[in-house]
Amino acid sequence: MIKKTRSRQRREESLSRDRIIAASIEILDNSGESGLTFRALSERLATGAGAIYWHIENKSDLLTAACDAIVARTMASCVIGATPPATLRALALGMFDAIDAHPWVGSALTHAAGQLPLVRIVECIGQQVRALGVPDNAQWAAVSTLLHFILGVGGQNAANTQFALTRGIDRSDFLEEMSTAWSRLDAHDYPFVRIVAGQLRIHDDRVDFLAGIDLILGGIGSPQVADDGNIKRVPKRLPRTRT
Amino acid sequence: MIKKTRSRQRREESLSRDRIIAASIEILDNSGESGLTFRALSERLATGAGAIYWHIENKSDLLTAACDAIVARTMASCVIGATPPATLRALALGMFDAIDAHPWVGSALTHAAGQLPLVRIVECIGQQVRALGVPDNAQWAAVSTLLHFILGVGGQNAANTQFALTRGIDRSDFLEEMSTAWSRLDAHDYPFVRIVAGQLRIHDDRVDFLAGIDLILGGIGSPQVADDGNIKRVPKRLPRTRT
DNA sequence: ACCTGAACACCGTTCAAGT
DNA sequence: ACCTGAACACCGTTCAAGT
Repeated sequence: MIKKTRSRQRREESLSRDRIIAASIEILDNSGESGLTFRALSERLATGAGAIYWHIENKSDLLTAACDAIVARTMASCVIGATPPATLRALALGMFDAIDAHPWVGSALTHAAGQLPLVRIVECIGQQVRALGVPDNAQWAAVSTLLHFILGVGGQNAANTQFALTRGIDRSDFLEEMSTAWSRLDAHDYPFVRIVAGQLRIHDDRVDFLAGIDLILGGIGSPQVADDGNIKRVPKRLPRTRT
Repeated sequence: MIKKTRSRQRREESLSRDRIIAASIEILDNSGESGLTFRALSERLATGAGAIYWHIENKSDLLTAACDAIVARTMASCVIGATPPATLRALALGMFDAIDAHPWVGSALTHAAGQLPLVRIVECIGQQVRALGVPDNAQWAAVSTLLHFILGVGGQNAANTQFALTRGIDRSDFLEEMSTAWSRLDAHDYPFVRIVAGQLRIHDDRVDFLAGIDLILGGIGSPQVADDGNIKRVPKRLPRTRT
């Protein structure tokens, strides 16, 4: 999918898919998702808006490609843990930090269903889950749980920073506001949220994230317990088919 | 936030926030996210585009409100499990099915940072986690992990159905395509993804989802194990502060 | 107080025309 | 083969004007 022409001329001025993606990443980092428009992009690249369409399919393609560039980097730098659980933690933290640095990646991943960036992450997680010694028929459940948790956190973090950026305030200021809003909720209807609101003010997302990863890793290592306290097996056969 | 005027006149024709939200939900269900425009909405409501702005703040507000209507229903119908784990499963499955029926809810939740729909879910999960007997200082980690996993799955499911809808194909056809695409990947670079591609074809998202929930519930019930096999405690203090 | 609808600024995408 | 840039269809939002 990503084909690099090694023998490419080093003309700094010529347009190319890679240059377009690099410029897109800069814009996305500086101005957020709403900042990336074909007009802004073509201006930065000193070209016409239509020229970009010669190299990329459409905006969705562009976003996925930019996202993939970040994910590829992140995956490459994360395969150096001592043990499988350590590597999985490093991998997860790597994605967390990547989305923290590039919030738009969080939402891009949510819109890149089954595309290359997801495949990269699945592959990396999968290899470690195998190395962990998880039996074949339980591997996908483990991988998919880790993946979706990472994507869930990433999506929320992306939304938080994006929302804060839109309102022109700092991300931590936004979380502060959210915390006070939560603590003002009706005590009868939202007892738990009120309690947790105070903790939110002093918490670190990163620590919570790692705790979640460890929770899941712990679950992967333990047998699953059903309501009645008995060991439970997840049914292999489909209990019902949806359309 | 949602204030209902009990003594509201039963004039079927008059515009109101509730009617706008109901119409929005219909449009979103029928035509997907891209179908909801102020023009389509005002046409269905037989009014001017600007009239809608008298009742709602903007499109983001509208989307969150529509999402909240679905979430509120779902939470209300899910608090009837026998035991805390059973209730948590029912709650999670309820959200899964709600997003399955209304894919746009999945992405709306990702864009409703700290808003009412999220609060509802957090409260419901939180109460059950408390009932589960999880110690105070570990409750948020458990709740946040369950929440983000649910949001992660929801976001991906939403993206899958949305993507399939855009290309005019069935959701299962899309998963089929994805599976074959994955199985054609380079065997050296993507060994795990290739293996798992075959399983993807015959799997049921719903079963995988439940397996993930059970994995997390299992982790909540077990002590966490670090790389070296020792019991690990998640640090309470922030190891580093991010901006 | 509530609604109308034309107008505004902006967007992704296309395409005839250039080199 | 690659680029230009005007044009198109469409969007969310505003606002003077109506009732």
